[in-house]
Amino acid sequence: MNNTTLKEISTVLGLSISTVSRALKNHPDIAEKTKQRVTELATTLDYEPNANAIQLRTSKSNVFGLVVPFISNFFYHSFISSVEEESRRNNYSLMILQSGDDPFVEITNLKLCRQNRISGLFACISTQTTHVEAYLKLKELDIPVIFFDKVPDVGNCNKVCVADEASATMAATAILEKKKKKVLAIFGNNNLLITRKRLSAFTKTIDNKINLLIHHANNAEEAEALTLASLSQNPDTVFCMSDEILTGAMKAIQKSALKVPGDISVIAISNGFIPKLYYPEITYVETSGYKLGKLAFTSMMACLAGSTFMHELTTESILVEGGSI
Amino acid sequence: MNNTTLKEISTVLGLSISTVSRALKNHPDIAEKTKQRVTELATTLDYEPNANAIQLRTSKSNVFGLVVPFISNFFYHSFISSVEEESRRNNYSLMILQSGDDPFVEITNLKLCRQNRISGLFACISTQTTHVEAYLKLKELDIPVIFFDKVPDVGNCNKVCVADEASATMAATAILEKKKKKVLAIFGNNNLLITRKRLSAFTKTIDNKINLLIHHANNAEEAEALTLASLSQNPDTVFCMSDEILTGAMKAIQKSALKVPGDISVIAISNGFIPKLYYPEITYVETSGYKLGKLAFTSMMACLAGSTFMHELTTESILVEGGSI
DNA sequence: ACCATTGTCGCAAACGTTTGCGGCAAATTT
DNA sequence: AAATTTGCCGCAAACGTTTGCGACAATGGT
Repeated sequence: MNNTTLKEISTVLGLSISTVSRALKNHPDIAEKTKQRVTELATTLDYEPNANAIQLRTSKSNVFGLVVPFISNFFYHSFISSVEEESRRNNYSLMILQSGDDPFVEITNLKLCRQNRISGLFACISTQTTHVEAYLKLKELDIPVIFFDKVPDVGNCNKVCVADEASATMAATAILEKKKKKVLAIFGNNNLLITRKRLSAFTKTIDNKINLLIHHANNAEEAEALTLASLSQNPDTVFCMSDEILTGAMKAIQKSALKVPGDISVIAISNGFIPKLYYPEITYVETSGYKLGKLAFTSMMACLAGSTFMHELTTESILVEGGSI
Repeated sequence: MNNTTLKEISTVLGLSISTVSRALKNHPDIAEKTKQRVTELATTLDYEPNANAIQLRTSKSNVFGLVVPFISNFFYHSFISSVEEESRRNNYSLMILQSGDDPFVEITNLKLCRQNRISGLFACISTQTTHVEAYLKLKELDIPVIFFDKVPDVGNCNKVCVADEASATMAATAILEKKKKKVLAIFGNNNLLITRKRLSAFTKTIDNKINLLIHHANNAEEAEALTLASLSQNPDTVFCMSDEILTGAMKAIQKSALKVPGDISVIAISNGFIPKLYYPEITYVETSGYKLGKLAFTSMMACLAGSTFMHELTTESILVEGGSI
């Protein structure tokens, strides 16, 4: 069976297509009785407008694109969930694409977005993205692009980020206040801007006041091995830059049968899900993907409303006490 | 700036629109030289076909819908990720909608799918879905619907599921083989088919051979409280029907400072992510969202290829030893 | 020299909407 | 009674494609 069209409704009712169209949109030109007849038949026939035809006619697609390296990630999860929620509420659909951190796939995904004539794009670039041009092309076409989390290192773009420096500073401050003496600090890949930001703010706050062991890990396994190896130096605290690192570190701590916070303290920067899996819950500085999603969305709506002002926004972070320090 | 169209290319080259269209699709009617000129100009002009116009003309949208209660969920994550991967590989896009377990939103999402004239739908129904009619309407429109995970309790639909009975049986068997004597078994909401399936298979396999404490929990907090309360009865093993329940149970075990598996054994049915967070890693029966996604996709492609045969498929489960039992 | 074939290309309709404009009858004002 | 306004509706073009069909020239075969 085929979908009902305006034409079908119009022929059944002996009206013109335009009258039916206007009746369904409650246009003042149409008589009340006619509107009633039309809407009635439309519902019994289960009429649903063809979004493609509408976009073709109006060149308004009401679809947002969202490109991201991986969907399966604690942080992106909540971000996506948040954006999806807002989109639906504002009558937009979401097209979600993942690149798998492959620049070639990333390009393909952008093509797909363009082919679907998206109204706007939320983008988190892959680790090795050098080709920002494909994104800039969208801007040429007057399609707003909101970069989030991992943003390109060039100016003149809209960016929303979690407060990297502030978060790291907050964690470092908490460590100092607790009078810790020797901290094992594990950071991520140093190629990422996010890592460098957090690292510099963290070390700057610690400021050589206490002993600092700094390491970099690319994934949970590396973080676990690293923690295990460093435990011989008897740090009294472990700081983890991210959730993934935290899972690795905790694995090592459990393996070594150390008590938290008795034997060793733990503090992390996190989205909030992982820290609550342990007992005692891990104290963490929250960088909420959910909040970031909301921020990105309002930023997008501002662009669509005509704001050409480029902005860089950050969400506020808060310290969530869990009892691990 | 506007997007390039076939018409623009055609006027620049002094050709007709149809010739340009055919040239870009490598139609045999068109001379090689012409094809070259066209493709060349198309790339310099960054031509991207308008997907909406194509859908309108061909009534083929190449977009799949995917509706799910929540995106932020261990299991759905990997499922979505898997489907997205396959979709892209086969030149389809994915429209992902979440219902928040709200039947009203669920209906709205289905409307959205219909408006976008999706080629097929992957659906996981919300907990209280009673209105399967909206889904059946899609079938009337010859749009294939593949239900996954939480499937409706009616026949004549395509369903792909993890092997609920087999998984529960496998876990129960493992418990029996380890000569355990007293098992605390925590299941989810009994309204869900998935719960009832797992529960009946589990109890059937245990078959009163050993002591069984059965409880139901709707979320992690309930699971934690429940475990904490039941510990006084000294079970030697905890079985968790799902990841969410596992996180609650583990919280209680850590809180009680019990050693795994020395003081108490743990076994679960899981997607695999959560069990690996602990040390020792939790032994679990794997129900892979990734595999289920692949299965769902092949099922979808079969439908699109014309298969009208309704099927119920299940993925195989495997026991992953972790050292917690 | 003629006819048939082959190689290239354009015409025009169609997909389902939206919307400016104009038409016509009834109602209202002069 | 004539002129104007108002209420209601239809015509037709346009959005960007695809595709059956026909047109025309060049080529080949007799």
